[in-house]
Formats: sequence, structure tokens, C-alpha cells
Amino acid sequence: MDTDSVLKLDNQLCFAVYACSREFTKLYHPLLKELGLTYTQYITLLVLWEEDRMSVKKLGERLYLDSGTLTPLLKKLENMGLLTRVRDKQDERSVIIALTEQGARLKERAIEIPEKLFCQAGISPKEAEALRAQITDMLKKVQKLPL
Amino acid sequence: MDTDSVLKLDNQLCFAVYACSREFTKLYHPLLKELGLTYTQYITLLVLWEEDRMSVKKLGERLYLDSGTLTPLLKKLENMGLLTRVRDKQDERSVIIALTEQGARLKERAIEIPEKLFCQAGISPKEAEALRAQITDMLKKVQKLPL
DNA sequence: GGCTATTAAATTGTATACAATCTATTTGCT
DNA sequence: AGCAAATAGATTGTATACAATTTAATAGCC
Repeated sequence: MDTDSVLKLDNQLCFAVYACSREFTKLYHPLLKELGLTYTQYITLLVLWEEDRMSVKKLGERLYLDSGTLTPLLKKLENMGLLTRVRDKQDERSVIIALTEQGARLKERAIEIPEKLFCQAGISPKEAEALRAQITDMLKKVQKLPL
Repeated sequence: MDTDSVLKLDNQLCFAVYACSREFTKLYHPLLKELGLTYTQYITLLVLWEEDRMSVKKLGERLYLDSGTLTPLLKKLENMGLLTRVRDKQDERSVIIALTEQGARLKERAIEIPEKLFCQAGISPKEAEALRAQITDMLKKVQKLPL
């Protein structure tokens, strides 16, 4: 590719990923609205539905988000009555996030979302999985870089 | 995939794309900082370097961004002296964005960025292009959906 | 021509993201 | 024990994103 082509927006992998991410989020929006959640709040709960009781630090590692994003987000979910934030007695530096009854129950209603989305988007589960694996590979590659 | 697996974060295509997008942007950050640009400002200029003089509307279609995001961003780039915002005489509803001398010149320095990135990330141009094509396909699919 | 619908930007309000910094706690070392 | 370095969250400041609404201008229709 010549020097001019590499600067073309349509040739840039990063832009494709960036635009795709935002369009995907828009697709989630109406479905999540029914649950009263934003996308970031939703993926935070996904992690907790898999494994309840987790430090902010570990949550951040799973979501690739730092405390600057998570702290206000978790405070909001706490105010909504979906989780609790409690200092770890063993290590007072950490804060343990745990689902409330209500937060745990919300999982039932969230189950339908992934399927609805695939149907809407017309993406087959097989090709979705193939693409997800490739993107995850790249994510690991990009994330591991020494800054 | 069973009902529980679809809710697992690591199985979700959307999350992979979302996390990858943010990690990619972080990779750009130090390189763009040298030019005094953010990622969104950079891709806006990419479009204008390809085709100068364009309405906010058209710019938004290329970038998948709306006026709510673009208006403040373009005002900032205007203040930085990189572009001008002028009402279209033919259609006073539109605003035409045009590069200044300085904005056009910045392209020279931006040329190096894509190559530096690929080297850093250890992604071969060939696999990047293959992945970009797949993601763009999905983007089109997701974006065309009737809301 | 005159009125309604549509369109393009701008504005408003809410929710992220993240770099950089700060605070409190704990670890590791002597 | 005592202290420097490291760690986990919280805070601050800046820059997006985007839904929803508003404003101004144009297009379409009678």
C-alpha cells in the first residue's frame, strides 16, 4: 500500500473497529433501555453474573477499564440497588463489589438480549464466533504492548 | 451455545470489538500527542485530507458521528487553526468544513503514524487488511438495520 | 405564493473514557 | 519497628458519544 493509501480512512483497521463498536452499542441501546441499563453497566453486570464478589481492580482487568471510569459507574449501580460496594476487611485498599438480590435477578431478563441481537443483525453465531476469536487475538496483542 | 454461555463476557463479539477499539485508541495516543490531536480529531482530518471542503453532514456520514459530537470537535479544530467552518451560500442549513494551510500541512507529519502502529502492534499488513474487511462487512450489516 | 414536512446544525443533558494526580493502605526491606 | 516503594481507589480535568430537542432554512405540495 502506498504512503497515501495508508492514511485513507477506509483502509484503517482501527477505524473499522471503532465505528463498529459504536454501531453495536447503538444496537444494544433499545434492548438495554428496557432493563434500565447502559452498555457499560450491562457488561459490568455480565462479569458479576459470572463471578460475584470481586474487587474493583479485578473488574477493571476483565473490562479493560480503570477506576476513573468504574468508580462513578459502580456508585450509580449501587444507587440503583443492583450491587454493594464494601471495603475489603483483609485489605482496606480494595473495594469488593457484590450483587444484591435485585442485581442477581436481573440476569433472567438479560438472557434474551444476545439472541435478539444476532437475529436483528443477521450475523450467524458461527461467523460471529470466528470473528470474535480473531478480534480477541488482536486485543491481546495490542494490550500487551510495553508502553 | 447454551443460555448461560451467551451471557459470558468472553463469548461476546460486541465486547471484543469494544475493548479492542479502546486499546487501539490508547496505542494511538502517544503518537497523536506529538501532533497535538486526539483520535477523533485525527480521523476527522483523515477524511478532510482525502477530500477537502465537506459539509458537517457528509463528514458525519463518513465518521458515523452526529452533529452533537462533531460541532464541538470542529469548533475546537477551528480554534486550533486547522480548519474553517463557513455556512454554505447555496444552502444556509449546511456548514462547509475546509482545511487551512496549517491543517493541510499536518498531513505530512501524520503519514508515519499507521506504519509505526503496525510495527508496534506486531500485526502484519496482510492480516490487518483481512480483518478490516471482515469488520467493515459487519459494520455495514449492523449499520443498515432499520431501527 | 403560502403552508407543511423535511433537513442540517446546534444545543442540552447524561454517561462514559482516560490521563494525571491524590490519598490511604499495605508490602518489602533493613 | 520504621520507612520507602508499591498498590487500590477516588478525584480532577478534558474529550468524546449520543439521545432528544430546538432553531433556522429549504423543499414539496396545493
